Amino acid sequence: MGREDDAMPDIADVTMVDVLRAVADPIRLRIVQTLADGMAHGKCGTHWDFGLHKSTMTHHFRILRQAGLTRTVVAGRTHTVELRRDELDARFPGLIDALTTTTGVPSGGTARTPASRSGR
Amino acid sequence: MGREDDAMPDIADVTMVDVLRAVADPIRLRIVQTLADGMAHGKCGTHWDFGLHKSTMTHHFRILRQAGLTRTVVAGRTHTVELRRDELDARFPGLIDALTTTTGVPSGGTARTPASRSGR
DNA sequence: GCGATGGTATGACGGATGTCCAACTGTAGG
DNA sequence: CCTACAGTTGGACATCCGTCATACCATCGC
Repeated sequence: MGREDDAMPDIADVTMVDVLRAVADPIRLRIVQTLADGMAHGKCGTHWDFGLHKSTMTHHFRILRQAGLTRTVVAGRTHTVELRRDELDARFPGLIDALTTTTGVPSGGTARTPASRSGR
Repeated sequence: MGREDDAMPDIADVTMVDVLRAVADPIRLRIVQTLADGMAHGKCGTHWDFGLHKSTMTHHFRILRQAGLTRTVVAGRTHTVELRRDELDARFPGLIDALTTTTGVPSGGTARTPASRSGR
């Protein structure tokens, strides 16, 4: 079954809602924030230790790719992922910046008790 | 009964994922973009003509309020909604700006909806 | 060739989400 | 007082989403 969905979409076909939906998940937001350093990161579970299954990570990476956020490069048996920064910045100015600005997370330190509000 | 969830949350308790999830919907994104003019808008279906039921609009407005994005003011028999711009800008610098920046929508963009509900 | 490793495909499952409908509350007007 | 209007509430329903588990494919090293 030809999986055409698998291909990385043209940035012009990506809507803001597509991007927001992809990023509206704790795991995927973290991935994007990490990827924002501009470097390529492997998909290996070693670097992405979320305590999730391999297949679940594959799922998240696919969502990000289909939403036009990332680009996957296959190098032998290992795959690497990187943000489509330039295209994204051109299409949605300031979005990636806003997403990766850590100012929005005061709980970065131990200032506030994290487990207080039991995320729905 | 007294749904505590109904109250507008303290901006410090709002996470970026909360905001993104609220905004990762075509209807709610449009609402936020419209609200971004800084003025208060009524909840009346007259101005928000999405072809949705009243109760569905109530649902979306509640999501936005619970996510800390909006503030609701009751004036007699009509309710008005406004963006919590200042607080949002302080907590998530550049986010609202990025969300409301229209890139000119090159190809297709929002034209992708044939008015079908199609979505969940 | 063969086993180990990195990643994908497929299917199942519980929970969340968007939508509608009908009934309800409360305010404004005559 | 009684009707019209603005919105909310609660339930029903179909779909979607995140997670896991197992099986599968491709590449590297020997």
